[in-house]
Amino acid sequence: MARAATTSDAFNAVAEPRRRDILNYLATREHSVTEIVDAMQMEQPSVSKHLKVLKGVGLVEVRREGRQMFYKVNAVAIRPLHEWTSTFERLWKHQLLRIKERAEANDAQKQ
Amino acid sequence: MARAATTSDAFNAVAEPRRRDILNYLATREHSVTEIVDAMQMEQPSVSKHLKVLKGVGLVEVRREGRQMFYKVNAVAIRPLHEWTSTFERLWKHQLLRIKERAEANDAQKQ
DNA sequence: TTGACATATTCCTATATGGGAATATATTTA
DNA sequence: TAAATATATTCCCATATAGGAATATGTCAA
Repeated sequence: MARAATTSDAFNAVAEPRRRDILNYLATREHSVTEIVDAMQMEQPSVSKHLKVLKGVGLVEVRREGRQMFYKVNAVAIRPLHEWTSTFERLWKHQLLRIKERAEANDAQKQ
Repeated sequence: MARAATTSDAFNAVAEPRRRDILNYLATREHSVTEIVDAMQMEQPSVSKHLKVLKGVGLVEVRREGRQMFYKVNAVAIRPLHEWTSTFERLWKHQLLRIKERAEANDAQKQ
């Protein structure tokens, strides 16, 4: 078996940095493909392909207006990633607290 | 160019479902490879390979004890994913609020 | 030292990728 | 209808998988 398809879920889709760039760009408001191409400095076919993947997992939605296609983020599709990472939030907070405590203990000793 | 390496960053590493399974399993406490193999019902070489990827991006840490290797989650490495997804939190909350409002307006009309 | 146990690595292969280049499709305008 | 604009698709290819099978490495115990 090879790697899971990029279109298999949101996790795989956002693994590609350029697709995260696109999602970041679309976070403020919808944009046409040409606008994305200009902003991302990517080839138009690449952008279209990335958008297809994002659309495949429901991370973006499209609207046609004449010959333009306007893409916007479908934020709820990002929620599963957020929820999964949240599982570990308690752990890293605890981890960071201990790092801080250790640093302070170090400082106190130097006084 | 092909897809970015699984070891290129945490995003790519956690795209694989089995690796998320392993991280979930390690969330409570550290475990030996054999324990992971038993719990995940995967072949030992597969587990070792997945652990290597996770270690490569700093998502797990290892400790040797005799012939056993104990792996544990390094939660702070998951933080970047959490932070990135948080960027969109405001958006999906807004989105869900509007869905709720629409549902309530619908209910009111039915009364 | 030898065998047993725990884990890691190597080799193999089918598969999907992302980018580049070229082209196709859809829509508007002249 | 033809040209122009906007976007999508196809073809090609180097590359990196994930799993299976076999084997190597490391550590302990007898």
